[in-house]
Amino acid sequence: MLPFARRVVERDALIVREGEEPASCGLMLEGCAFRQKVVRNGARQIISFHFPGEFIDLQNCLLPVNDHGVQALGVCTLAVVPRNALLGLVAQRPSLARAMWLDTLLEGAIFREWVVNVGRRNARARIAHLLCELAIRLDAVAEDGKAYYLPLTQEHIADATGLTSVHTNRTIQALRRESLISLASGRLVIHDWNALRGIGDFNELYLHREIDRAERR
Amino acid sequence: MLPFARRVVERDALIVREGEEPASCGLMLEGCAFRQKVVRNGARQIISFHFPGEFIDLQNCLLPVNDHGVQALGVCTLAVVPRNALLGLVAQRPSLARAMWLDTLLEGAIFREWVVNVGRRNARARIAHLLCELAIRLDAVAEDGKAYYLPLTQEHIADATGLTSVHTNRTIQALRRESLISLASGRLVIHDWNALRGIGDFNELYLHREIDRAERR
DNA sequence: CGAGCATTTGAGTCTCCTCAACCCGGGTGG
DNA sequence: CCACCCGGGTTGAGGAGACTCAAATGCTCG
Repeated sequence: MLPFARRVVERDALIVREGEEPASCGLMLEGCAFRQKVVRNGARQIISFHFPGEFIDLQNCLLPVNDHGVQALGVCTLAVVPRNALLGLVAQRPSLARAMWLDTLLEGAIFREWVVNVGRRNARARIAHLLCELAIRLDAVAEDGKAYYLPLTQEHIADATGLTSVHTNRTIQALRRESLISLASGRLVIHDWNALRGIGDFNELYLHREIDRAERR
Repeated sequence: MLPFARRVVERDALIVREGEEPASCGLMLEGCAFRQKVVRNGARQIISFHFPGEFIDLQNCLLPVNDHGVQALGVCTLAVVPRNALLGLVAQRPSLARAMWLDTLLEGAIFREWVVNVGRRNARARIAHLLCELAIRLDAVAEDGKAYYLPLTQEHIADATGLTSVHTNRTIQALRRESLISLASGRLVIHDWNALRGIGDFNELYLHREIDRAERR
């Protein structure tokens, strides 16, 4: 009932380009992506990460121009839905409209926490917080010693936390030295969840996992 | 058709408390407010400002718990709508559902820009950017020499930009010294819009004013 | 006219940045 | 099969922007 095209994008491809007019909207099937904005001096800020099952650009349905870009992390597969098809369906089914709204609200909650993270925490806490968030979002359960496959370079982490890659590197080394995490070649292991959570001042309330799980069927 | 109560809140009152369960949702009629989160060491991050005509906590309709607080700036008047009433109406009127979704998307666009602002700009640019955004949102037109009434202290500006109030003070003084702005006792005058815009790396695209104006009837 | 808050100033410090070089592992081509 | 190359990670030294702490000044309101 909802027409969609399967689209495979290659590593590091731009899925949504800043400044262009959107015609469709993508749901991530496999792989990961991130949103970014570039400032005048060329620095990049990563604004969010997206994993399978999430819409990566729901704003494209209602906003006339992309105010930021979306880039693939590794190869990924998308379900691309024409915006008019999605809007038509949303207009007919109130429950779907509500689900879209909710999705956008949940996304907004994460953005708010990111403003706090880059605005009011030091490098160590920012990185710890990011790793905690990703661990929770990747499978909603975080147990000590569990490995998460994260196709991020240290440069991605730096751009997501508002730091330089050099300082990010040194900060990650400190976390490793203290046996809190292992992070290498796309694999993250959190050895001491409670400690990392404490360092990152992490409180998962903003992720609203309960409602998220319940409403997404 | 939509039941609401008029509520006047006093200066600096907490309108929404972090951690509590929301029962209603407020539309700002007069005055201003801001959203905030507090981190463990006690520092505060302001996440957004809200002006008359805007919903200050639309997320309260669908999320089960407040993940942040909302505080009044000066005295303000709200239209308080019970969440069930609003949700009921939204379920019946697709156009309203779409308007709520759009409002949330626009808010998300601002959050994204704020992540960039605190993450990748220096103090001077952060403050200039914030002042540009507020000027545009306050009346959508920015002409040199126009005065805006902004009930913000330097501490509010500091908490919105992720700086300390001391450094904010020195940075504002520099902007004043260069005759770019006047900012005192709740009154902002931008003497050189283009210069301030340049310093703040400000591009109003993310505010999506066209659609905003068009759809809000 | 005093109280209380906001703003301003100074001095010293530290976190994080810049620049530059080097290392390492994996993939590629000769 | 080895040399090379390239992207990512690591290291060092030096500098700068922003922070901390503390005190003084100025404004506004009762």
